[in-house]
Amino acid sequence: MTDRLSATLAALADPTRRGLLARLSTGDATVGELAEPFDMSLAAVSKHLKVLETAGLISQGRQAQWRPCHLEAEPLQAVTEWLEEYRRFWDHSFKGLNHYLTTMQQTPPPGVAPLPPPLPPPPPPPRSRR
Amino acid sequence: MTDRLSATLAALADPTRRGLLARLSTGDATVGELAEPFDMSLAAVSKHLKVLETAGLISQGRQAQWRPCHLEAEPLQAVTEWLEEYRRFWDHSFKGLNHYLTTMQQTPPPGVAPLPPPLPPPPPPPRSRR
DNA sequence: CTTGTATTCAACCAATCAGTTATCAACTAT
DNA sequence: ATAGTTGATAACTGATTGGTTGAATACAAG
Repeated sequence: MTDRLSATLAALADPTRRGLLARLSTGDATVGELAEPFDMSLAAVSKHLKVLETAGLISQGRQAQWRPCHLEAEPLQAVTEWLEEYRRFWDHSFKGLNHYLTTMQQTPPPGVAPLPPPLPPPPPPPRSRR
Repeated sequence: MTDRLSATLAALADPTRRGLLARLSTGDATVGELAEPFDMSLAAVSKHLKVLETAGLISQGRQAQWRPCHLEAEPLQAVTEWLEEYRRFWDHSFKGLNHYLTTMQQTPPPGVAPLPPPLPPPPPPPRSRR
């Protein structure tokens, strides 16, 4: 899970952490404030925040013994951009529809593949054996 | 991780699985075809595919001994919709900007929070002690 | 300097994950 | 029936995760 996108998605794949982000979307907050609605120890929330910070989804400042957290949306934008490559699969009124219909033929779409470079001409599920 | 959105995001938080989706975005493929570019056992890929299927991101058909996989984009759309709530944090030309500036004051934005209902009036990081 | 408050760190634990190999199941072809 | 091929399943393993408690750190106020 070394890449940035994976780190972001993994960080988001937890309801507690998404809850923290939701709270932060209303404004900065301290760790204690963030932890208050959750039924878990403060240390647990602190660890969740660290995950979010390592993913670049939040930043933490300093103000005496408080560490106000701030939402950083850039990784979310990256996720959105990645998803955009798949938009055509559900959005029939996709703005670039014509463009993709005429060009997507040779562009093997999204590029988040880790090592699938030598994609052989995908023969449709074979029909007869041998 | 019981909720659907978490399952989707967790499934996406792996480069191998995103690679599989990327391949499937070019058209349906069998398990063997999907596994070919990856440097891991077929069983491992099969397990990744099961994760994707449980997340609703793919479906698997039947054709003799082959199980052609098909991309199902609906969960991706759900992720996009969730992300849309945060768009205003990076997109300054957000179309609904005015709307949100005048209404977002009382709407505590995104709703993926798991249990943060009784959000107390977040006092800004306190200044003096006691 | 001591106390109180906010937060992190360390050690631990159970559960889950990502991979392996080996076996099983389904199907085709001979 | 037998053999070959595609794929899933089972059992195992080491690493990671999400939580705990308890000690440590950082700071402000007396």
